[in-house]
Amino acid sequence: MQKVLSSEFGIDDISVGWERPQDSAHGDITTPVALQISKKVGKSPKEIAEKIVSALAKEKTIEKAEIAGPGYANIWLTPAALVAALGSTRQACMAKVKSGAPVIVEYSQPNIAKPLGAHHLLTTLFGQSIANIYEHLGYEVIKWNYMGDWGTQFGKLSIAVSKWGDGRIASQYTVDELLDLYVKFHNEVENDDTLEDQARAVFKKLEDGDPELRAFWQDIITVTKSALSSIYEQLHVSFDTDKSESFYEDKMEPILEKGIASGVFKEGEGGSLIVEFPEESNMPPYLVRKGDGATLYSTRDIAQMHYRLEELKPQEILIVTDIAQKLHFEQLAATCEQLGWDITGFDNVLVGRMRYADKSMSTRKGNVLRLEEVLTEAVRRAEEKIKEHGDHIQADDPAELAKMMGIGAVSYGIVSQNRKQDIVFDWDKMLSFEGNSAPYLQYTHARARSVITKAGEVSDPKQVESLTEKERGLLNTLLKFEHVLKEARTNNMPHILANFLFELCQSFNSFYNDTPILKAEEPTRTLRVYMTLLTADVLKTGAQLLTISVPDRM
RNA sequence: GCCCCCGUAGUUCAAUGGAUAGAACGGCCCCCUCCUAAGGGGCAGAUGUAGGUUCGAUUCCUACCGGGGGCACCA
Repeated sequence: MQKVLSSEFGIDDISVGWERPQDSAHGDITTPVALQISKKVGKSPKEIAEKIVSALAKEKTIEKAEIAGPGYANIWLTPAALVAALGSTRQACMAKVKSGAPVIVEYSQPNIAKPLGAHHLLTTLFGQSIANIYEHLGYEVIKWNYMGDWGTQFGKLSIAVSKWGDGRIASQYTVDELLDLYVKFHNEVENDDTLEDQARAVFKKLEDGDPELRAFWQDIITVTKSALSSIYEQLHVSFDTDKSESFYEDKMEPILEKGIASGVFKEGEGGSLIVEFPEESNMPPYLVRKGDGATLYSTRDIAQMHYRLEELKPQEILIVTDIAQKLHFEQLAATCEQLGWDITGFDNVLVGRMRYADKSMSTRKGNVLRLEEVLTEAVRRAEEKIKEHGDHIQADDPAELAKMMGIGAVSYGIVSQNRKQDIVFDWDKMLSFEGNSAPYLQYTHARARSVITKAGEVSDPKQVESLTEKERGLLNTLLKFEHVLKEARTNNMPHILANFLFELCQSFNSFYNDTPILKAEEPTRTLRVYMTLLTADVLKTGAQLLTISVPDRM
């Protein structure tokens, strides 16, 4: 191909992009290269495509090559070539051996003393999926839950517990009760505007090492962590580390001193410390230390960046956060650059925000929808759905299936969407069990597994003379898998994988619906069973990367 | 006020600058003597407005309109 371009048109500097067309009428693979170089060589796209096609038609793996539309070269491969290519799809189902410098993926970021809300699903599930995909492709991944366990909120909470609590010690409160107290604090601020200042003072005391406050703080952390772990387990979310804000407590001062010395950190209003950016950056100053000398999240993020760069030498640092934090991370990146650090591997992976009808999902206002409640409702609805199906159910354990379907539906609703999109929370949408949904994937997998069980032994595919339209369609879809995984990783976009899995289900179900598999004649039967097995494998692998489990029977 | 993100069928979402803008849900109509009908097939239905760049724009640029977010002592 490259040779044809070079000898015929003297083009050496363009890489030929082969694509898999969306529509099977356009062949197995296609390229618009003739359109792209047309102007450069001064010939019509059709003329160029003509040369390409006639050169390609001689290849023995090519069944047919033709020009279509304004100048596409469309290629149909031979059945033998298509079937032979399935080996790479099979390989893509297996996790590669890990190597290279680590990739840090930071996500979820819950706040201590608050339960997870529905809005945490975005960063938690996208982060986990991205981390899973990296790991599958052979990257050494550090899954990092950076918890908000430091800051003025502890001052607020301490005041709230002593003012409005019922005298219990901190470790005896539930996370929900702590949240109520936190909300109460913010309501009371309207009556007493000194509360905020009091909270800041209490946090300063904690930061200065007050033993009583330290014990209080430790209790709250313990309570919160145990509540979190049950939810993460249900969501198939796990972490390698949860080094949190407090971990950087003693790592900030040296950096601040250095930065002051080098002039990056300057004095701001009221004795605070700020970083300034050039006019053209359009960024406001970045506050790195408060007037009272206490640190902020920005200070800890700077210390964290330093720690990660120095101690872990990662090739990438992906911080998954919602878009409201974009400016903060741009300021952070610019600050690190001013400090002379190399942050080329750093990327703030943005996700949209979740809104709930017209209310804001702010924890401070107390109208947060708790994630636990969402998951419970999801499983309840799945149980109802299973009951509707009555005798048709083949699942060995309906309760287990309900969990898989319910939680899967929630997760799929998130990860199947472009992460940058805002999500408006809606029960019916979130808990969809039909069409483009987790249960559709799960059902398709169970269907494929069922065929395989009945088929007995599955052997390698035999060569066939010709392929039906449905067979060719399914083959081509299966062949996309490897490329889809790479695309999902390079763009940090798990929905690319989700969309592909949905497409595979459609392709398989369409094939299944009017193509006999077990009753087919040899060698066709062997090929069809093999394709069914591969479909099941790809679905299971892909779904798991997206945190979703699939059953063998349902 | 300044800055950032988003506007695609009735609804929720897709579409590395490429072919006739794909799905799902909802609506209407078909398909179980056949490997699971939680499925398959069909019909109707969309790029906010006005310009620009390009052989070609949902995609890139400009303005406007509409929605969301951010802008130093919260994270």
